Amino acid sequence: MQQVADRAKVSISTVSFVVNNTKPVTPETRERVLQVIDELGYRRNRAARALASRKSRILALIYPMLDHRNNHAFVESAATAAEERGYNLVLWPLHSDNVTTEIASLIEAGFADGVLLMEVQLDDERVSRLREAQAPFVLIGRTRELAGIDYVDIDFERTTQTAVDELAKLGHRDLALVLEDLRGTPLAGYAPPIRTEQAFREAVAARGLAGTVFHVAHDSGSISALPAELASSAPQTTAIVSMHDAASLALLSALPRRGIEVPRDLSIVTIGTTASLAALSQPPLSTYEAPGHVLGRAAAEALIARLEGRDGPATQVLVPCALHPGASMGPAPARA
Amino acid sequence: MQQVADRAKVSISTVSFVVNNTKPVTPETRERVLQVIDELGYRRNRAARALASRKSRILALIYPMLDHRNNHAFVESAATAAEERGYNLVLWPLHSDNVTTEIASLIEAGFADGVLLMEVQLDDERVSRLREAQAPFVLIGRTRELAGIDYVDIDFERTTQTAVDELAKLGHRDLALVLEDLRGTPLAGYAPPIRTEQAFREAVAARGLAGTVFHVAHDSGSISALPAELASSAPQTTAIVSMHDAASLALLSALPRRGIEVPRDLSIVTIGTTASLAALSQPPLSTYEAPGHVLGRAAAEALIARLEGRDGPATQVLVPCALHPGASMGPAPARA
DNA sequence: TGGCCGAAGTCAAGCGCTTTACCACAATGG
DNA sequence: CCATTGTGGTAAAGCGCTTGACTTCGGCCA
Repeated sequence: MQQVADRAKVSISTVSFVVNNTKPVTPETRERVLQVIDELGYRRNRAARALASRKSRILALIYPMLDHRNNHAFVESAATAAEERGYNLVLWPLHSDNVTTEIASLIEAGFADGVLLMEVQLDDERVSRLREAQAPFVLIGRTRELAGIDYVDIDFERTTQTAVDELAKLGHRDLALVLEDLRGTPLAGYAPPIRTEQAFREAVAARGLAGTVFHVAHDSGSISALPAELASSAPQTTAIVSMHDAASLALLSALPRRGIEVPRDLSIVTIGTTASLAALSQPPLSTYEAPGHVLGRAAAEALIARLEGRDGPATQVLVPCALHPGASMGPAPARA
Repeated sequence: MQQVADRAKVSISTVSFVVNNTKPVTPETRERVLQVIDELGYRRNRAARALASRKSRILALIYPMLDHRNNHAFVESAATAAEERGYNLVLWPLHSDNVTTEIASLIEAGFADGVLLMEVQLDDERVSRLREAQAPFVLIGRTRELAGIDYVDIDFERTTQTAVDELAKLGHRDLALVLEDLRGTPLAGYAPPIRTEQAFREAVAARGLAGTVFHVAHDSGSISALPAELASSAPQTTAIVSMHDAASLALLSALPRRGIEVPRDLSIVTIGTTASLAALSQPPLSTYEAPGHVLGRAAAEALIARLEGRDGPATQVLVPCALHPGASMGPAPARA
C-alpha cells in the first residue's frame, strides 16, 4: 500500500479511500491510484483489513446439515452471493454439546461477522443462543416464534395449497400426504413437514376433499410397506402429495406391479425436492421444486444488509415452490 | 491479552507462548495463565493472529462443484477435519473466466493458506495455475500428470476390478458398463468415468469375459432409451456395472416391464454412489460406495501437513469403494 | 479585505497479536 | 572459579491496514 501511495504521489490513506470508496477523492487522483494499483498488482490484505476495521467479512454457515438432499443449492448460492459482496462463507461445524460457547466465540473472537443457520427446528436452541449472544444472523427456515427475526424460507403453506388446488382442478377428491416420520431422529421438530401437514389438512378440509396423512420412517422396511398400507387404509386415493423422496420413488416403482399406473390411475406430486432427484425416476416426478438458489442468495444478502447497518424491519421472505411438471400428475380417473 | 498478562503477572509474550505452545513455559506459569484465561473468558482474535503470523488458517475449497450428487461428504468431512486442527474451510467460487488472477489473489492476498480442489479433470487448467502460483494445494481426484502432486482419490481402477471379479465369481460372463456421457458438458474430461472405462476394459479382457460399454447422456430421453438399447446391442448381458445413477434407477424400474427381474435375470451394481441414493430404489442397489468422508478428511489433513512444513514426499492416497450390499446383485442365471 | 466554509488530502494512532532479540540466572564442566 | 550453556521469561518491533483528527487551499460572501 505504501508503494502504491508513493508511486501515485498520494498518502497511504488516500489509497485506502480509493479502494474502499469510503471518502470522496477527485477523479484524477482516483484514476492515478487505480492505475498504479493495476501496474503493481496490489491487493489489499484481508487480515490487516479485518484487524483494523474490526470486520472479518466472513459469514459462518452453521452445520451439520443433517438433511443431505436439498442443501447444496442453499449453500452454493449463499457462498456466491457473499463473494459478490466481498464476503466469504465458511462452513462452521457446530457440535451440539457446547452450542453456547461455540456460538459466542464465533462472533466474539471476531472470526465471523454473522451467521447463517439452516435446518431450523420449530423451537431451536441455536436460535435462542444466537439472540443471547447478540450475533447477527439469518435463518434459512423458520422457528415458531418469529418476531423480529430475519429469515428466508420456503412457503410450504402456499405450496401445499397450490398443490391441492391443482389436484382438485384435475378432478381428484381423495388425496394422501406422505411425510417423513422424524420422531426419534435429530431432526424431530424440523419445521417443514409439520407446517406442510397442517396446511394440507386445512386445505383439504376447506375444499371438502378427503385427505389421509401417512408418516413413513426412513428405513427401507417402512418405505416398502407403504404401497400396501395405502391400498388397505386409503384405497380410494387418486393423488399423493409427498415430501418423502425415498417413498415417492418406491411408490413409483411398486405401484405398477399392483396394476396401478402412474399417472393414469394415481397421481404423485412431490414438494420441496430438487429437479435432479425428480428426473431420476420413470416417469419423472412432477415436483414443486425447492427454490434453493433463490433462498440461499436471499439469506446471504439479508445478512450482509444487517451487517452493513441497514437496520429497518426484519427481512422475512417466503418463496413458494414452483411446479416442475414431470409426468407423474394427471387427471383423476373416472370414479368407480 | 494484556489483561490476562497483567492478572497472571507475566508478560504478554508469555501468554502468547502458552496459548500457542510455541516456547517452553514452566508448568506453574502455564497453569496460572490458563486459569486466568478461563476466568476472563479470553479468546485470541483471529484477524490479529493472522496478521502477525502471516497465516490465515483458512483453507479454500474451490467450487463450482458441478457434480451435485456425491460432494456433500467430501466437503463436510474436510470442514470438520480442518476445524479440529484450528483451520476453517471457506467455499471459494471460482469463475472460469479469470482462473489465473483469482487463484493468485487468493493466496497472495493472504486470504487462504492453501487450496482444496475437487472434480479434477484429467488435464486441469486450475492445477497448472495453482502450481504456477506456488499455492499449496491438494486434489480430491487426480490429473493425468501426478509427479509431486498431493492428492487423495477414489481408486476407481481397483474398485472396478473388484466389481468385475465379484460378478465373475457369481458366474457372470457377459458384462456391461454404463457411464455418463459428458461430452459437451463442463465436466468433459472428468477423470472418474475415463479411468473406470479403461479399468473395465482391461479387467474383462484379462478374465476372458465379454464387456460392452454404454455412454449415456444425462437427458431423460437417452436414459429411457437405454433398456431397449441394451436389449438390442448386448442382449446376453447378465450384469451391469453402472456409474450413472439416473440410468441405474431407470433400469431398475424399466427392466421388470420387459420381463427381466433384478437380480434374478440381471444384476446391477453401481460404483461411486452414496448409500442414501442406493437406498432410494426397490430393490436397493448394490453399490460400491464412494468413501467421501474418508477422502475429505484425508485431503484436509494432507493440506494442513503441507502448510505446517512437514514437506517430505507427496501424499498420494487411493481409497477403493467398499461394497454396500443392497439387493440388486446375484448369481448369473443359468445360460440359455 | 477578511473570515468562513467545504472539499481533498495527510497524519498518526491504533487494531491484537507473533516473534526475534535479548536478559537474568542457575547449572555445568574444565 | 570462570567461561559456557541452557532455561524461563521480557521487551519491543512490527504485521498491513482503517479512521478520526487535522491541515491546506481555493472560493465565496458580507
